[in-house]
Order: sequence, then C-alpha cells, then structure tokens
Amino acid sequence: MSSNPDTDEEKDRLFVGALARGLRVLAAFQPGEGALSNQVLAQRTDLPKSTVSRLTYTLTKLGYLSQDHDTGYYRLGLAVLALGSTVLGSYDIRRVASPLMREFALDNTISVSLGMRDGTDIVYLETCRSQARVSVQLTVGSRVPLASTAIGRACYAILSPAERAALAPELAQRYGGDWPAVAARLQASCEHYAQFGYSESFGEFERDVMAVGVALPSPVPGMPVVCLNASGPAFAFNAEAMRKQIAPALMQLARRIVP
Amino acid sequence: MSSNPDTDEEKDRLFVGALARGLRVLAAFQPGEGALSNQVLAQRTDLPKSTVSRLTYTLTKLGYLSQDHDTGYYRLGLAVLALGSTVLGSYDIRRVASPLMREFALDNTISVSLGMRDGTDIVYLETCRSQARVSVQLTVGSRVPLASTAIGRACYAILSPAERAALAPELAQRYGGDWPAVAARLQASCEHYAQFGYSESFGEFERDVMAVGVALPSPVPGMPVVCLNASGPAFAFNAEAMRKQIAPALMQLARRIVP
DNA sequence: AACGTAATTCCGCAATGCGGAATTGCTTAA
DNA sequence: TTAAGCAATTCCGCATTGCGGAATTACGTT
Repeated sequence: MSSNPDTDEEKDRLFVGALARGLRVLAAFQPGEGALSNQVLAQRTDLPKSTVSRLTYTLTKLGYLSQDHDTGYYRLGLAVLALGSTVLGSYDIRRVASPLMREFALDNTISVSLGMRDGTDIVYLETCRSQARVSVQLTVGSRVPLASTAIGRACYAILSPAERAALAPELAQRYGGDWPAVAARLQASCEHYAQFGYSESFGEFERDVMAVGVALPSPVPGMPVVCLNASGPAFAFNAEAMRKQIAPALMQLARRIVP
Repeated sequence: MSSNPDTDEEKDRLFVGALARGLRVLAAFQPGEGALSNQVLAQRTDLPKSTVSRLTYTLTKLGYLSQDHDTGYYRLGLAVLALGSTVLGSYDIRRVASPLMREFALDNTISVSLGMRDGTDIVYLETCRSQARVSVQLTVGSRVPLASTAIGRACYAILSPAERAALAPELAQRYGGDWPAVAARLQASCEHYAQFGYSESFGEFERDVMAVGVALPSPVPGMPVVCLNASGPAFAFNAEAMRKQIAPALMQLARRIVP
C-alpha cells in the first residue's frame, strides 16, 4: 500500500507515511511557479490521483494550500508562509545581523547574505541586496552549493576534520567524476581561509560575480555554523577591490555581529 | 482513536488525520522561539507523547524539524524555510513591488509593506523598513488585524458588498461586544477611502505609529486583493505629513507597481 | 448530444497509526 | 555508588484510517 520511494522507510514502523505524502505534495511546488492542477501534483509526487485528492483536500482545509475558485488549481497557502517566517524568527542571529547587513550593503554598494550549511548546500537566512544589478537574485530560503560559492567555502573551512570526512561521501555523490577537481579547489580554499581569514569565489558560481565569504566566530553551541557572503558584479569589483576592501570589511561585519 | 478537535473533521472520511497531526506539530512553534522539547510539543498539540515522538521522528527524517544533538530539543528545519520562500516566490507581484518599495522606504524614511487578506487578518508578503525605529518589527509572514490597521482597512474598502457580508460573522466573532464600534470605524474608513483613495490608522493599531494604506489596482483575477501600507513613528510624521505627503506618494507607488 | 479528460468520490481491504503500557536513558540527590 | 524521578522512546494489540483502483461526476470542446 505504501508508495514511499525509500524501502528502509517502508519497513520503518515509526515513520508516518501519510504525513510524508502530504509534505511531498507541498514540496511539489517550485519557486516562481503559480498554481498547479491535481494532475500535475499527481505526476510530480508519483502518487495516485485519489491519494492526491484526499491530501489536497486536507491541506486546503488547514490553510496550507489554497484553491483557485475559477480554475480549481492549487497554490501554497499562507499557513506555509507563517511556518517559514517562524523558522526565520527562531534564528536569533538574524535580529542582530539584519540591520548591520543592510548598513554594510548600503555603505559598500554590494549584496551581503547570511547562510547556514545544510548537507552540501548553503541555505540563505538573510540577504540584503545592493542597488547594482546582479544576475542571481537569491532570496531567503535559496540554496547554493557549498563547493563553488564563497559562503560555502567559508563554511567548509571551519568544519572539523571529522565533519569534513562525514561530508565527503555526499560531495562525492554530488560531483561524481568532477569530485577530485572540486576537492582540490576546496582544499586550496581551506588553506586560503586559514591564511587570510576569508574565502573567495570569483566568477565560479555565477559568471561575472565576485564573492568573498567569512564564517561568524564562536557559533552558538548545538547550532550549525553560520557564514556571511558579500558579492557584486565583476564590472564594479575587481579581484583587488574584493581582497583589499570588501574582505576586511566583511570580517569586521562578522565581528560586529558576534562580538 | 482520532484526536482532532473538530468533530466534523472526525467524521470526514476524506480528511487525512495523520497529516493534520503532523502539521499541528510544526504549527506549535511560535515566532521568536528556539528549540522545543517533546513534552512541550505534546502539551501544545494536545497529542499523546508517543504520537508526538512518531511525528517528530518523521518530520526530522524529512528535514522539516531538526533535533539538537545536546538537548534533544527540536526546532523547525530548513525544509520549512524552503516551502515558505516558495510561497513568496509564487506571488509575481513581489518581484515588481520589492525594488520600488525599497526605493520608497529610502526616499520617504518610512516603512512600507505589502500584504494580502486572509480571513480577518492581513498577512505581510513583503516589508521594507526605514531606518527610524518603530515599536513593531513586522516581518514577512506576520499577521495584523484587518479592522485596526491602515492596510487592513484598505483591503476592506475594496471588498464587494457580498464579500463584506461574508466576512461580517468572522469579524463579529473576533470582536464580540466591541464589534458595533469596530464596524462603525470600518464603515467610516470605507467612506474615507471612497473619498480620498487611501485609508488611515493613526495610533490605533500600534501606539505612536502613523499609517496609511492603499489597495493595488486591478488585482490579478482569482487572487485575493493585495494592499500597501506605509507607517512611521508619530514623532516623525504628524497627521498632516501622512495626508499631504505620504498618502499621495503611496498611491503613486501603487500605480507604479500595477500600471 | 456525444466525447474526452480531469477531478472527485466510492468502497473493500489491510496496513498503518494510534495511545497506553513498558522500557530506556539521563540527571539529580542521598 | 545507588536510588529516585522524569522525559523520551519503543512496544504492541487493536481497529480506524488511508490506500488505490474503479466508478462517477463535472466541465469543456466538437
């Protein structure tokens, strides 16, 4: 009867399959999309139509989905937004960091972001954009790869050897044949971080975007590490400007956020 | 066996109780809180401890909760944040509105917010804060009452008579004995809106905070109405400044967002 | 009116999720 | 070191719940 893809979970008597299926429906919605039909939801979740109908009915009653009166299509409901903002509100560091980040973005005409590691990704907890236009408009909740971004490399640089060892299989799976080259660049970035106190990603994650990253000192016990990223367009910031001006300012911002 | 509080739902064969219970666990977390124990979750959700254990186990496996290694306490996971930001990303209007709102906040040294009606509340979809300190630090996902806020009154002002009639029982239930007085103020606000094109809330929702609200024209078909709010401290903005300077500028902003 | 398709509802079935009891794990006090 | 207290987890018998395929309904198009 079960349709979980993970056979370990199929045999896991503690796992609540109906809850998992319901969340799978919510997760079927992608950023930037509008409303989805039952059929699309069934396709994306690989669930039977009657199962999807029951789940969408329940989620709509609870406010996690809303149904368009005209088309019958579904979109994520405001109850989901409430949960999302509750997550953000649970990170104390954002209250301290946000005003300082806005000031930094203004003073330096650069975008600055705060993020946290989640597996081989970094998830943005806060982002303050400069007025300059850059290609990637990353927002809170966005995920970027750890291996090719300045913020990700800063996070990786302050992992313990045990944590890096635990992460290696996930990275290897993600990068496949490219992993040796990626690993070499990560190692070089660690050395750079150890020597200079910040990491770099110049045009590697996003073409023509220059970025530096810094880890916040003394993370809260029991919490994953949190890092800062400053990024701007290559036409406005050359490598020297990033190294001589932005990187020191970002390290100073980190010290102001966590004195 | 069911522990749903709504007896209609208990008898509703289409309703998926396990999903509802799982979401109830997620909704137990409040903004500004950190991690919660199993016991607190059981208390807040009114579910047996073994039920909560099973649900938190499932939610943790799926990334919707994360468990602190030291204390065993739970906090909302980053998968919830992803859903929250997907909600925001599904509102096209935010992409257009956000840059214009930031510019407005800067130019006028005032906070500006975009919100949508959800029952008798307004939910914030975007907020751009001025540098001036105000008491209420509302963020995306925040709910404010429709009846006592400028943005709420603007939303109410453009509801059809049928929509207002449908909303009246919910408002009556919310305000109880105060409802007649609240209804009178809402009615007066509608008349003000009809005459001037904006609504006011001077020190009514939050002491010493002056606010005006405007509905965006021609809402997207099938979408709830979206409104703007501009608010600042009374020491910086008296009634005349709000009426002569801010309200016209906000109406102009609305026209720039939806030409 | 007929057809096609999406969506919902039905219904028989048994797996799943329930909750109280039992057990485990941890901290604190004696 | 031992005992007690409490939170949290796991067990387990039970039957409700949720499943998915079939049937039905709803709607748009021809």
